[in-house]
Amino acid sequence: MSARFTSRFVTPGNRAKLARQVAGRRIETVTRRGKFIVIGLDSGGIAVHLGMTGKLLVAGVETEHTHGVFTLDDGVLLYVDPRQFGRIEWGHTRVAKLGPEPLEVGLAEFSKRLRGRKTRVKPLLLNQAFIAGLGNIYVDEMLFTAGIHPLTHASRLSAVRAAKLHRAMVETLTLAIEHRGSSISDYVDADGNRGNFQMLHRVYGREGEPCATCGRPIKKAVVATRGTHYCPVCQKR
DNA sequence: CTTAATGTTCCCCA
DNA sequence: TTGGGGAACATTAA
Repeated sequence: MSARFTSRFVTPGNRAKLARQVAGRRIETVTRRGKFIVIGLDSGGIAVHLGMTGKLLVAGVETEHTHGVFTLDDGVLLYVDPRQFGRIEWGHTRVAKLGPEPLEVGLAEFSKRLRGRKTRVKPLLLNQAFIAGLGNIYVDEMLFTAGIHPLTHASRLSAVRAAKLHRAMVETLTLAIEHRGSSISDYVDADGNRGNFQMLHRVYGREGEPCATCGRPIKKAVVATRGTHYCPVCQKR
């Protein structure tokens, strides 16, 4: 890969360096780990995090929110990110610090990782070093499925409830992937198609609507600076 | 005009 | 050392 950058925002302070580092290198692998797109080069590699509104587009048309341009042998790869919460960084340092993949970690390992964690279950699930890749929508949905209140202390979950949470995590993500993700405002897949899972959300974005299980209104609160949706009747502390 | 948004990091405090 | 809370980042849409 030969690369050129017109980026005004990549990782703060290192974009000239990054352009130098990728110049002339060949892309050998493209994989995913947690929320990162991991690109392996013939020497070294880069990690891309799309934040909330980021996109990587092959041969797209440059828009006002194009913050990075990789010149490839046969086209361009654009990094577009209106809110600029995303990052492109040299190396896989942050990727190495991620917790296990939610669809790979077994119940035994999951339960073991929960043990001794004093924080509340919602922020713990959002912690990428605990489990990689879980975001706000899916954490709210899986806690509802498991019947666990978002403010429950992780260390106080019984073995049975930990197993429920593990099962809910796998079920929620598997179903969401089947429905190609949740398109609430910005999300589209690599082909530009919106997902449908938002239609199956049972708590996220449904404040005041009746709970699918008990009919009482879904509540919304702020937990760890994130909007948190839950059923106060079905989800127990 | 104000608020909140699919995310993460940093700082201050207990 | 761990964790909670809030601010910050930048833009858009309701």
